[in-house]
Amino acid sequence: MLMENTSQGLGLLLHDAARTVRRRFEVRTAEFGLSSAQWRMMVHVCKMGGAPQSRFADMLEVEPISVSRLLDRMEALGWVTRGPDPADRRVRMVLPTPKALAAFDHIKSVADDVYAEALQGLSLAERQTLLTGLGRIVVNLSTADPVGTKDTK
Amino acid sequence: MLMENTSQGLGLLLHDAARTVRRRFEVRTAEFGLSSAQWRMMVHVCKMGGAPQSRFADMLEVEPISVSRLLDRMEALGWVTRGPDPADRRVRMVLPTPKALAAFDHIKSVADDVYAEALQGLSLAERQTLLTGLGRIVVNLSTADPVGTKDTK
DNA sequence: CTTGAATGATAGCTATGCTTATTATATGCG
DNA sequence: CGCATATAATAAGCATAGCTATCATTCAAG
Repeated sequence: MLMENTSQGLGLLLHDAARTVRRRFEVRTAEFGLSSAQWRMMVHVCKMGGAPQSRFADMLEVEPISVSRLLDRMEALGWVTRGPDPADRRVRMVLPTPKALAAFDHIKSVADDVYAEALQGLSLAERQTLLTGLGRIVVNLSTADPVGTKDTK
Repeated sequence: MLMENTSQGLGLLLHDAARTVRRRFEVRTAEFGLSSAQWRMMVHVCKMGGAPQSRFADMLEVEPISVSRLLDRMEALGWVTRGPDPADRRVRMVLPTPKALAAFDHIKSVADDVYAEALQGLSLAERQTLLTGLGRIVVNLSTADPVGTKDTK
């Protein structure tokens, strides 16, 4: 059972770690009916007041269509509203609802709690290395661009 | 743009890091038409010869239905075959195809390549800390079980 | 102004994975 | 044996997210 999982391991470990954190967060915030994807979106919507959906697609680094459908569900659940932009009729401005603003701090504290729990037993230095290492992975694979994922801009 | 992303950060970073690694892997193995989920499955199928689907669900820690549909697609693509188990007619034994066995080493080397690329610029010690830290996160959130996810066994 | 490219949003289809339910088979207890 | 339970696989339906295509609007060039 001790295969050299140092190579199968990185992808698997990232996958598993992301999944367990996501699951725990969703269990702990079940009272709000918020998924972790919705929470990621809500963080940005609350911090930015009103912005077009395309802005959130840029920030979350997901496709516009994913934002569109995520916001469909969040609008149905009363977390955001979408209205017209008087200056550009293509745009639908996204705004947090009072319900979202009221719940924000509480949910954020739960998120902090989950992260603290996830990192239990790791020293300050280890946490630092872990977080910067994860950031490094994203940078390494976002900028290099060896095959596909063209980012020609 | 420098918000205190040390708390929003862990979930976001894990999510982004897992996604960028998955994307890069899929770009690099596009010639095989393998997704990273299919690759995870193929690793286990090739290492275990033949086994019932439920075995893979346990090992990959996903639900049996997810295995069922993943194998549907992999069977259609010619990566695995499913046959009856003479000893238990409920079981469908999963076997790798010659195509899967032939491609395995090549794909594994691509995976190793992607992981090496992802970890560029990190020292040996940092890589070690990163990998064990990820494992620690999984353990912390899998065993504690404060609300929900009952594992009463 | 008019044409054509870029941009914002969305629809359809697919992949993955979860929850809950259903079907078929196996197995244990009385 | 016969029924309750457990197990293997699948189904239905949802959430997330990607690709490609489409529509409307804006903007830039001529």
